Amino acid sequence: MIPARFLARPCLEVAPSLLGCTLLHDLPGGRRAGRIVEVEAYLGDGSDPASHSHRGRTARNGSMFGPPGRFYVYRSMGLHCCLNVVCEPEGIGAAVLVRALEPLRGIEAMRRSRRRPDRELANGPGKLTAALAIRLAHDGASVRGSLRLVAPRRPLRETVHSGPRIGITRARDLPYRFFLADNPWVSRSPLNRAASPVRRGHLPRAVSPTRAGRGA
DNA sequence: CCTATGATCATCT
DNA sequence: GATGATCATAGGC
Repeated sequence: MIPARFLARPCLEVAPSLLGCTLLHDLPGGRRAGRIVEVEAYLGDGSDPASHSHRGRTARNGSMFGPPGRFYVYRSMGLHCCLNVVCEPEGIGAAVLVRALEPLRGIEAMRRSRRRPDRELANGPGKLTAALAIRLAHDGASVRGSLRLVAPRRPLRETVHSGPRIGITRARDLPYRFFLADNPWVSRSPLNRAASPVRRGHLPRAVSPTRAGRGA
């Protein structure tokens, strides 16, 4: 399991450390589980205008400001649900968006929920919530409930890349998306090319869009 | 391979 | 009334 004190750390440290963790959901019909291969950090210190918490606490984002160790689930574009892991101490609106999973268990059930090729069962934030039957009702739930986070048994062997977050209009220069390099379950995006390796123990630096494009 | 667009609705201006 | 941490589909190269 994931201790709350592990999630109480800075969001930019928590986000890459969630890679390799297992997200599992026990349902009456059986267990569905996947390995986290892609995440995005959304900060709560006022420096991140793309974060839902940036303009203060509202009815929707209340879970972001709650204690670490819970989920923040919201409805995106009127259609889909997206799952976040709340981090940092209570009162700070920070969370990590889970963007893609490698399906591990309950794959037949995921196929019934998604009706797409296996490669597309969970390679997006709205796709993985459908695949694992995650609903808005999970907003504010503990990360140790029927839906829970499990730490990896062994340290990651893969290289972690960081780059621009996907689908946002503000703060496009902040490289707060983290994913496992060359992993086939990561969502497919042209922005993957703009990513670069993150050395263990090093946090990503903000890079202006013009310089990022030239690899300077 | 890539980019463009409609669906759909809670939230915020 | 406009916006948006998305998805599936359609069409161009």
